[in-house]
Amino acid sequence: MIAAPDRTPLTREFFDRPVLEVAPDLLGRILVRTTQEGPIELRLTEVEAYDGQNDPGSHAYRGRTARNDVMFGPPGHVYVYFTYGMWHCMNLVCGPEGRASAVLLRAGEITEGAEFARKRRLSAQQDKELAKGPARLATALGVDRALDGTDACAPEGSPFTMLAGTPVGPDQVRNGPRTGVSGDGGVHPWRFWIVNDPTVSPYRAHTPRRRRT
DNA sequence: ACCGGGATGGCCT
DNA sequence: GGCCATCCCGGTT
Repeated sequence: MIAAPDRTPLTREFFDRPVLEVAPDLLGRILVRTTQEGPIELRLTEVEAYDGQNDPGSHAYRGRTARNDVMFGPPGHVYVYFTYGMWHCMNLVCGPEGRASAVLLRAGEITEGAEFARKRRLSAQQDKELAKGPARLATALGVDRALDGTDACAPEGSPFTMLAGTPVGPDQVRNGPRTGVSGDGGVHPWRFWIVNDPTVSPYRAHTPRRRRT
C-alpha cells in the first residue's frame, strides 16, 4: 500500500528555517501551479540550496538589488530570475527574513496536468524530461518574472501552492556539489536529489562561456 | 558521452 | 563598456 500524498499546504513556518534544513525536506513535496488552462502538479526530485550569507554562488551575495529583492523578503515566496538570455528559473525563499536564502527547484516529476506542460515543452521526448533541469521546470510550469514574489503558501487555485505531499526518508536523499555554480569550486555539497529518480538532471560542472567569435 | 551556439539582463569596472 | 550568467538544444562521437 502506498499512502496518497498529503494535500495539506505547507505553512510559512515550514520555510522559515535554515535553507539547509528546508532543501532536503522539499524532496517528495508537491508544487501546484495553477495556470489559465488548469493545474499542473510537480513532485520535487532535485533542489539546490543558496544561502545569502557567505555564499558566493548566491544571487544575494553582493547585496540587495531590484532583481533579487524578493530573496530578502519573507520566506515562502517565489524568486524568479532570467538567465542566459532565454531562460527562467524559480526558487523558494527560506528564512529567516532578511537572510536572503532560497532553494532552487532543479527537477521534478509532473504528476498532474502533463497535457499543459507538454504544450510548453515541445522538445521533450518523454514525460520524464518535462521538468528535468531548472529552466525546463520553469518552462513546463509557465513561470516567468511576472510571477516573481508570488506567495507559495497560498490556497489551491492561487498561482502557486506547496503541498506536504510525501516527504522522502533520509535513506532516499543524496547530496553533492551544486551544478553550474561559478566560484564555488564544489565546496558546498548543497544539491539534494532523490536517489535513482529518472527525472533528476545530469550533473554539469560549471564551464565559463567563451566569447562569441 | 561530448561539444558549440543561442540570447539578453544584471552588475561591475 | 564589457563580462558573464543557478542553461537548453541539436548535432556529433
